[in-house]
Amino acid sequence: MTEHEAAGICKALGELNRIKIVRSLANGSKCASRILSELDITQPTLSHHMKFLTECGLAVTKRCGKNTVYTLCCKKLDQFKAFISELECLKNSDNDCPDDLNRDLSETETRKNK
Amino acid sequence: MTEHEAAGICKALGELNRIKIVRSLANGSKCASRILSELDITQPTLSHHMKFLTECGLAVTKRCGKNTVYTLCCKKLDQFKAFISELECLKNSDNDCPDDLNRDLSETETRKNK
DNA sequence: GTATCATATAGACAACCGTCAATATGTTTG
DNA sequence: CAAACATATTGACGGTTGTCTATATGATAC
Repeated sequence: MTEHEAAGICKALGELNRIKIVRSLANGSKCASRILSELDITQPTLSHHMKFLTECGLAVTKRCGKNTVYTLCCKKLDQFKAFISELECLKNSDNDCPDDLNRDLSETETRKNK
Repeated sequence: MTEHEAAGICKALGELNRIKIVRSLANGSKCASRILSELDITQPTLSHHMKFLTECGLAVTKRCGKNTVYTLCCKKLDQFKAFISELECLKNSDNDCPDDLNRDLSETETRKNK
C-alpha cells in the first residue's frame, strides 16, 4: 500500500461518523437504512459518506432488491492495518539535544544541493 | 483510545505530507529544518503541519538551542495502532442478499423507538 | 402502471484545509 | 546590543468537506 493510498484511507477514517460506520461494518455487512439508524445524520449525508468510503476502496456495494448492502473490503483493510502497524516508534535515547544536530544539518544542506 | 481521538489522528495522517513526516519521525526525532529538507513545502506550511501533529498528540516538541526537535509520541502511536488493529473484518458468508434483511430492519425500527 | 420504499444526486452554504509571502518571535553568537 | 539563524504567527486565497433540503432514480408490490 502506497503512502498516497494510506493517506486516502486515513482521510476517510478522519471523520467521526465514518469511523463509526467502518467499525459497525466490521461486525458485518449492513444496508444503508440500518447504518443510518445508528447515526444522527440525514439519509443524503450518509450516502455522501458511503460514497467517500467506497471511493477510497474501504467499502463495497451490493444491491439486494430495494436495499443497498455495504461490506468492508477486508483486503484493503488488512493492507491498511499492515501499513499502520509498520509505523515503528524508534525510541531515541532521550538525552536531550544531541550534539550531532549541527552535523546532521550540514549533511542535510549538502544533500539538498545535490 | 476513543473513537473521537482516533478520528483526530486519522485526520492528521490523512494528508500526504503529514503521513510522510510521521513516517520520517518514526525513524528518529528530527528538527524542523531537517524535516523541511525532505519535503517540498515552505517553512510556514511545515510549521502548520507540525502544529496539527502536536495538537492531536502524535508528536511532541522540544527546544534544543536554536532548533526545535520533534519526536513521535510512542504511547499515542501505540494506542492508535491498537485501535486500528482491533478493526477485525468479519467475513460474512457471501451468500448474496440475506433473507433476514427485512427482519433485521424491523428490529432496528423497534430499537430506534426506545 | 402506480404507489411505495430505499438510496442517490443536485445544489447550496458555512466551516475547515493546505498553501504561500510577509512578518514576528525566540535563540545564539559576536 | 546587533546580526544571524530557526521557527512560529498572521493574513490571505482557492479548494474541499460536512451538512442540509429538495428532487431524482431504481426496485418491489399491488
